[in-house]
Amino acid sequence: MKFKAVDFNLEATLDSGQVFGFKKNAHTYEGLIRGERFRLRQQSGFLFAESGLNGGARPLLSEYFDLHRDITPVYEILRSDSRLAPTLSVYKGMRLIRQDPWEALTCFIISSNNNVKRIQLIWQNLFEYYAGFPGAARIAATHERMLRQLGLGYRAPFLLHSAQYVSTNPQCFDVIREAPYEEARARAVCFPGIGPKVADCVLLYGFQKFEAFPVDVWILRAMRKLYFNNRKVSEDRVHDFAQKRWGAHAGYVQQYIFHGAKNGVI
DNA sequence: CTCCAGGTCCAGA
DNA sequence: TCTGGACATGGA
Repeated sequence: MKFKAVDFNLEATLDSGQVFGFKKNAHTYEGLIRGERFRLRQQSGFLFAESGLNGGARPLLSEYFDLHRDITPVYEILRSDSRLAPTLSVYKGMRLIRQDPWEALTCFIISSNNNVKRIQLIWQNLFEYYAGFPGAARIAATHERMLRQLGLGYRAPFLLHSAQYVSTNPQCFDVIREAPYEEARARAVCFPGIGPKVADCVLLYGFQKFEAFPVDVWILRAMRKLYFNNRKVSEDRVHDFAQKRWGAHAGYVQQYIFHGAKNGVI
């Protein structure tokens, strides 16, 4: 099926390091969305989607890619700031993906001190070993050494213990979902292997807390250059700065800065 | 062979 | 509170 995806940029969305389970060849992406396998391609304003679904595909994609959201306020922020404007002209239509919270948590525990290539490799290893992306219960029932064999390295106990916590406290994600951003963040950093940066990724990608502003090395470098005259500043200060400056749109702004910084656009 | 990658944890000042 | 090192792994 195909439909006109208004104000949507598939490539920027899937190439901006939000998800790690998609495979790309040429301009076609193949991956799982809510457990369903999809082949996606965007051409001349149309989104082409092949899947086992028929009529159900469109609402599913709209939900997953956050297409119903009016992001013109984000555009206004980017347009009116000459430091960020280039990201808008290149990535306009980039969306924040609404990921499964547990998958986001898993992937971003794995992401720490790691590179994208290897994060994707580990994602594939997990997917193949468990015949599908493993939920918390599956991970919790695994021995640490198996996670190490799958490439998790020293992060194996982090993921294992987080999985044990989540599967023995099934309500904890609901608590985070209902909590305001600050409280949700405070709860998230209590998970083993989750610090301030990973917490913000999980809250942003898994729980749609759009105030979240993950400060990784790329964001730190870009923010220092753009707003702090290349002065040395802490992650906490940058985080605080972004919160005050962009408020409820900080998460979306972060995605444009991050993708732009990685690709030398800003 | 050494270095580094979407950080986090821990210990010591 | 803030800073420096260790940490598994595989690709460059």
